[in-house]
Amino acid sequence: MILSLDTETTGLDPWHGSKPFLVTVTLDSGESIVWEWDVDPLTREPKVLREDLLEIKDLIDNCERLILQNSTFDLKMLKTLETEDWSWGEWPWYKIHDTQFSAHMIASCQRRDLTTLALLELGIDVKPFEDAIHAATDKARRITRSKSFVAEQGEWAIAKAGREDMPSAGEKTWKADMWLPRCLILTAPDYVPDWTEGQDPETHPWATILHNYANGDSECTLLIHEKHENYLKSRGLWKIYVERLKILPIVYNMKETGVTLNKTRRDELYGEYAQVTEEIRERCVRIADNPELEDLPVNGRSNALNTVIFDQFKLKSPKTTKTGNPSMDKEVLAYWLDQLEAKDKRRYFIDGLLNYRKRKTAMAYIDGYSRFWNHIKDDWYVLHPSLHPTGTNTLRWSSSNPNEQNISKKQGFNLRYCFGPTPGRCWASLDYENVELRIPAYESGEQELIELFERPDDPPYYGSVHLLNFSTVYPDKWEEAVSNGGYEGAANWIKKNWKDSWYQKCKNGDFAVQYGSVERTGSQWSTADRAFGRKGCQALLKARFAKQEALNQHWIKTANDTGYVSTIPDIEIDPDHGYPLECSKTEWGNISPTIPLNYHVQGTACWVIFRAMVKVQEYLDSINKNKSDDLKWFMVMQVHDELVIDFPIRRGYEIRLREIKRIMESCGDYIKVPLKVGCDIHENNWSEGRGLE
DNA sequence: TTCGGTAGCGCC
DNA sequence: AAAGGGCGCTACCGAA
Repeated sequence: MILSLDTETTGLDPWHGSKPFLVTVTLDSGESIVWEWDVDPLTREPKVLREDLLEIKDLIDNCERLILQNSTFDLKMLKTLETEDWSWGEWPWYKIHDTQFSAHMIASCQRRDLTTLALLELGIDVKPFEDAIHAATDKARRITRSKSFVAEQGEWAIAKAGREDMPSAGEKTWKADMWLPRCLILTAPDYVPDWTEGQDPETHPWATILHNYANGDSECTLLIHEKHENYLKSRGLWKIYVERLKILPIVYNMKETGVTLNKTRRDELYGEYAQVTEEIRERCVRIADNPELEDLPVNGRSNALNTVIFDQFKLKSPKTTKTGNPSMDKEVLAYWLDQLEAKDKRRYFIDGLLNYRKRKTAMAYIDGYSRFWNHIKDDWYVLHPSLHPTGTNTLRWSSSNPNEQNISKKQGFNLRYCFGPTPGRCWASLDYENVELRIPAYESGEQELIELFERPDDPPYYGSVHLLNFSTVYPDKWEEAVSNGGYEGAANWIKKNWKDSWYQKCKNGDFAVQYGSVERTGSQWSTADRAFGRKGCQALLKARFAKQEALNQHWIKTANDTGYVSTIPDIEIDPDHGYPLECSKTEWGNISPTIPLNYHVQGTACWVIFRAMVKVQEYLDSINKNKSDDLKWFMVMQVHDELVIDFPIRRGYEIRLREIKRIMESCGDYIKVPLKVGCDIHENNWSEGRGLE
């Protein structure tokens, strides 16, 4: 028996009280079942019946295959229904399938929500149902908020931003209240406009509106899965899909374990930023002396700020925003700082704005952390960010509520200081060094780069791609450095004398190239050349690394012919196929030449870390066997090319870290690219560490 | 009140 | 035609 399952929930925050109030399954026999539980409007608690759970568990236990859409979400939601004396048991990962994973393999740029998939794969348009529920829910929400209703029924626990039990509430808040129409018609039918006196509330459309719609969700999931399976098998991609599913239990457990942070350190940073920003705000408002500007916008723009900067200060932006408006981002502010006289009051204002924004951004992030955290003990808290392995066009994951992938490590704003191991434990972060540079270098056989990676201790570049590029794009500067510092000392001389000037420019240019800057001819500057601070730099790089450029052209051609690129095939999984990545299109319908190599490399790098995570988890499982939680090793974060491990401090832990490092490096073998992994140990917090010897 | 667009900024 | 890849979050603004 094949089974698909879907839930409707009272929110997106299973760690803060959101629970399923409706479960629907569809069997491959065609039969569908819906269980809907009434929700207490004062507490948002669904009144779940044990006998229903037993029925659902029985189906899950006895099916051969369990199909879900975004499986780790639904499974975690079901898990919240466990009680002290009842549990689902271990989830049967070996039989779980996920339509988001198959959808990503088929068309990684397409939306993967159920509505889109149903329309695309089945031609079923569920939008009208959704709209009907949206309308009913909104109406019901409005009714329960009305003064007369509150006076009679009390304040119902409607979803809204600011509620502690639903920190993610905001934009699509109504979705968390889909239980409401039924609840309202059953509890207080006389408030529902089209209900007539004496009518059985169960016969009103609101009583069954969700029931009817939810039913379709599990039906669609089952049919979509069938279609996807046929498609992937016909393309010879099934093996890769099945391999990818191995990440599901890992994602589930990472979300469950979460990331720990310390309130004292959080308060320390926040207090400091709050004080400084207040001082800056007062000063800037005073300098501007414009009745329109009463406050500084946190980021982005306000009309008042536009007036002050452009009309009053008469500043001209050297750069435009995406839509062609004059830009006012940090680069532009830095440019104005450079242009204006030291004593110009406008300069004080710009300087203030720059510093204000940095701190306000940090404060906004910190606010998010404390909104989502759960208390552990003392001043320790834990976050459970939502992780989405299919959240991007490539194989990168996305992370949200809150995002754990953009935690600042900037000097002076290092929010990683808040994060770290709880007492008695330790963190290690292991990252693939230069992985997105190594992949194209080895794949294309770019000898000079390969030698650089193979002999990281040799002069004159000492393994640094930036320095090798430096010698290419600024030959004159390089010569100057060699004549001053010698062949062996040029690298140090550059870092000592040009750290913030030419060396920094070179690094900026390198990243622009790595992220796909396109060489320009004529009077145009390429993005990379602008970053390098000189015209023609990118052309010099291209000439020196011709094989990589050939690789670039190969993937551009492939993308233009097929719409896809693929990752380097994994010789252990399928030597004939890589993971297919659909290339995004511009608004004119073509594939920008910046895309293909980027997707290929980014995707391959993430394929490697995915393989590594599976292997590392197997190793951790062997360590953790029969251990209590406080003695276990956990994988707690993945930041694209970096893994963070949270483990107990016990003698000899370095040996295990070295083994994890070895496992991660060994995954380069599958794509025939030798990889190096660095390991930092964080005994106190994520911002301070020492290298593993 | 809600919602989408815009801008800006953090990470790799 | 024109090209710096991939994300998520917050604030601001103006239209529905």
